[in-house]
Amino acid sequence: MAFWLIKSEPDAFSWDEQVANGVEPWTGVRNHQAKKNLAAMKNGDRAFFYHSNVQRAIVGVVEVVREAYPDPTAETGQWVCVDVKAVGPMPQPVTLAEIKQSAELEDLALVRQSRLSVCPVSADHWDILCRMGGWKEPVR
DNA sequence: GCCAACGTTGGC
DNA sequence: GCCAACGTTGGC
Repeated sequence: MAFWLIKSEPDAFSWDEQVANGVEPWTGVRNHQAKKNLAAMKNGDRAFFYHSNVQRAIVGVVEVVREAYPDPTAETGQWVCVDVKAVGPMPQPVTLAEIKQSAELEDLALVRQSRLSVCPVSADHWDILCRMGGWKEPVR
């Protein structure tokens, strides 16, 4: 199982909406590197749900429930999306400021490449971030 | 609101 | 194919 981090501006699509909807197609990615990451996702993979811009924190965990398929919001069909399901909220949201303070997390893709909206997270980093957020369920 | 990073576009 | 101009994202 692989781990990821997906970003959303809460003004556009928030964690609350994700929870309310349950399963949600993750559409609108228009960046080739992010697309590559989406295409690599497998059913059962988990991802942090990150609020960019106004909050800048990991606020929840989602699970991939449908692997990459053509993004219906892209006319040309050259982009892909996946479906993700809300698993649960971070008991304590992990802020970008905290992440940046941790030497262990300095090479996290989120930090290194701030503009990438779908980033991979290593299993080690996943564990560290879960611990920081008080996530109780061991996923591996 | 500003600025840095980075992707895209278009002239040559 | 190079590179300057410009637009967008996202942190501060």
